[in-house]
Amino acid sequence: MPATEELEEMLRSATLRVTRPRLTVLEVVHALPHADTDSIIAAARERLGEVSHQAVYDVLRALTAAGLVRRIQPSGSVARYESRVADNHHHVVCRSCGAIADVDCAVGHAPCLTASDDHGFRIDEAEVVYWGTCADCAAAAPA
Amino acid sequence: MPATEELEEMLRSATLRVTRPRLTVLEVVHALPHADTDSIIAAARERLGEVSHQAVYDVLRALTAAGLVRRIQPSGSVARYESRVADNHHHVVCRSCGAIADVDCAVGHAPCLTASDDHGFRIDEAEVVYWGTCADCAAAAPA
DNA sequence: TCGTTTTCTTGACTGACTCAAGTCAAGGTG
DNA sequence: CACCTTGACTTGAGTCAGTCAAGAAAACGA
Repeated sequence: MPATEELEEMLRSATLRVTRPRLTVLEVVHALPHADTDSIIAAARERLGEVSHQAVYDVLRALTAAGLVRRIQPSGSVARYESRVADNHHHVVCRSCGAIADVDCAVGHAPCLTASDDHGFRIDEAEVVYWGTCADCAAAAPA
Repeated sequence: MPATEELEEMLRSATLRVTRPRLTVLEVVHALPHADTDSIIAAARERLGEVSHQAVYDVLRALTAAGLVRRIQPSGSVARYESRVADNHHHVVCRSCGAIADVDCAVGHAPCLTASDDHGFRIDEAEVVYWGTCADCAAAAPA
């Protein structure tokens, strides 16, 4: 978890103005990996008092565009954000409760896989989502 | 593209009643791979006259649950459906126009990749989405 | 300190999808 | 073959994540 000064520096180096909502949202994304937008809004309000949901949406979009956070959205889930960027890691998602965990990429840089036939597409990233059942759900409902 | 009798047989073998909306939706999904729900509703109405959107949603869910069609939903896209099931193939998606093409899986059965660390999850499928630019968009906006 | 420009607030809106209640028809039963 | 049960379809309202737009506020360079 980077210090506030480091977060400020991240914003500045992306030529984004440093504002309390931005610092707070960036901090929240670092503190709560894979949080959905609602959780981020709630956590930001705990730290800031009132913040409009619109501001949080704008900030998340700006941070995503600047490459400071990454947006992920497995099928059937709302958008989630994480602070690990630039290491091309992947995710494992629980079909039952939606829990998400990180999985390191064996290759480490995108695209880590090559398609058997690219259909003329210029491919720049291979996104991998592992689907399964998390330990808790497996224990709660054994096969 | 299977004949109507084959489609009927697919429904029956999944213990689903054979109705005109179901046959039509199943036929549409075979005819228009990767179509979104709106296109499927429109195409079904062309063939049937009126069908409620609710019926189409219900049918798509029933067919998905029965394993006759597969629902895919890349980030930033609405739900799409395809008729290729059980061969564990993957997709390549254009970041610019959203076009989707099939990519055969080198392994052919799920899960075709193993995670470096499964965090206690019982993994049953590895979904791969290749992101890039399709030939048309690459030609329209050259780097 | 001032002015420009970006960001934030407020509030209305959109669109994909779901829920619920009632009607209808597929296909098994007698 | 007629009936009945159960699952499927219609209609219409509702939900929820996310977007749009206009004006107020604040960052930061000059």
